[in-house]
Amino acid sequence: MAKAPVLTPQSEDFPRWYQDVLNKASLAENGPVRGTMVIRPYAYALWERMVSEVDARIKATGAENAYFPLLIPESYLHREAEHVEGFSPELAVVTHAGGKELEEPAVVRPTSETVIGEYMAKWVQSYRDLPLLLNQWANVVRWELRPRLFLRTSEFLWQEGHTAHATAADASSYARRILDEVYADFMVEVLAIPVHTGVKTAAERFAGAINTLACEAMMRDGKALQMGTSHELGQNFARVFDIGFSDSDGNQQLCWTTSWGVSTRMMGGLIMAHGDDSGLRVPPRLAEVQVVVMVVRDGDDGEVSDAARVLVQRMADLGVRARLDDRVDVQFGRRATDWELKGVPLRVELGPRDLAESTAVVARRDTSTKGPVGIDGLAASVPDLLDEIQASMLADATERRDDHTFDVAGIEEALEATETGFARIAWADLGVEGEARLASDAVTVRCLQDAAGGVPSDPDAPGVTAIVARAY
RNA sequence: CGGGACGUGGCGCAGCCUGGUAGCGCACCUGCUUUGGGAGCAGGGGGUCGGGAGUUCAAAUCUCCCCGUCCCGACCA
Repeated sequence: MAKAPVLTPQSEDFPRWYQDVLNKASLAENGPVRGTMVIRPYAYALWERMVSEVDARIKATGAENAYFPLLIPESYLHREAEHVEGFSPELAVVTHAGGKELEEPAVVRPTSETVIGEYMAKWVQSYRDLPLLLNQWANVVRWELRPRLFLRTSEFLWQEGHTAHATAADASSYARRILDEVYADFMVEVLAIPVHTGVKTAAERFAGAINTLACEAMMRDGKALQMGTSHELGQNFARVFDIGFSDSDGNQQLCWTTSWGVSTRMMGGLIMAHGDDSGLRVPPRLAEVQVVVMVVRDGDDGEVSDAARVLVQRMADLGVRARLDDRVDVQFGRRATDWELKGVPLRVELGPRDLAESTAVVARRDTSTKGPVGIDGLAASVPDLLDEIQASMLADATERRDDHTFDVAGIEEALEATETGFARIAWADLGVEGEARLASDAVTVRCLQDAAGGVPSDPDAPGVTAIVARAY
């Protein structure tokens, strides 16, 4: 029997669809204070998986985790002119505590360059102390005018890396390494989301940075989402926080610093890059639940449940994150729909009829296809099948993005192309004036790329392309 | 913060124009029948109608102010 769609179709109203997914899949809701967010268990489990994957990659680059305070003396923010200017509109400031007014107000960190800079200055004395590679997992607060769950909330969770280096070249290559080996690798390999890596224009640069690198992804509505950034801060922060060292010749020198981060915004990216009209689609490598084994219904002796349990155990033995769903008191259709909403990559349906034929029905979430499979070899085939789903999701997302990317020659064409996707235009043709012109129509330069599609060494060199789009 | 739309049980809505102090669908609870794609029947619980002030014998309904949500702009991970 035909049922009303569970979610507002994407084609009808994408923002509404997004809201529906958050609600129906029990992912997140608004907190009581405007702009704040409650992350529900299933979504938080996905975030924890992101954290562990990203954290491992960060550590592989040599950085170590530390923790710095939530509250920062307001004066710290004022030391770097562009930095304050960039952040002051969105600062939350604590002026009273312990029942009285504070001598110096404390800002709730919007990012931690300033406190960390203060401590780096203490810890770095010699070139032997460099590079100093720090990272922290924390919450930050940036008061937002237009909050949207996961994409733009006043408080969000993230990782912020802060490093100090002896030379500009070392800082630059490290910032680049984070972008490629940590962020892009994670997004492509785990999230199955293709990203453009490139450099930001001066207009889009981080407050206080000399260079900002970014990973940009396309959502299913053709809009862009910045999924991660890595900044070269030059000596701006080193200068104001006095992060210096003695080089091997005994000369006093100033450090070169970087900072880089990814946040809970990636959850929004995951939802909007892969989700379809049936709900979320989670790539297997990220999925907290990779396979759900559903007992369709059970016989009197419980043999279907027993067989399902055996399947789950076999999969678990192979390292698959498998879960049993034996809530036979809940309608099958309801449970199936619910797992689809939650985007579990693979569903195995087992009922008396299957068991009698020694088969089970295997349903793929990514392709919405299903069919019977012999029960004996099933568990053993799952790891490969999950790999196939992972690859297929990335291929799909890449194809979708490329189909919605257009090479254009002028502003008018760019505006038209960005109605449905990305436009690529020669940076030399667009220029700062063109960028401003596009901005008046809410279209921005997402990043600049060299001819090979990589981060350009010189943004103003010939052959550099601007990827422009509407963005979240 | 500028423009637009909207706030009515958990969610989605009707009622408002033409004031008479709430109703529908889903969800929830109980029972029975069901269970291979969001079940059926019967019974039941839950709402100071976003908040405040005003008009009135009487306000979800009319007036004013505030708050919030969503969309479109200015800013950002």
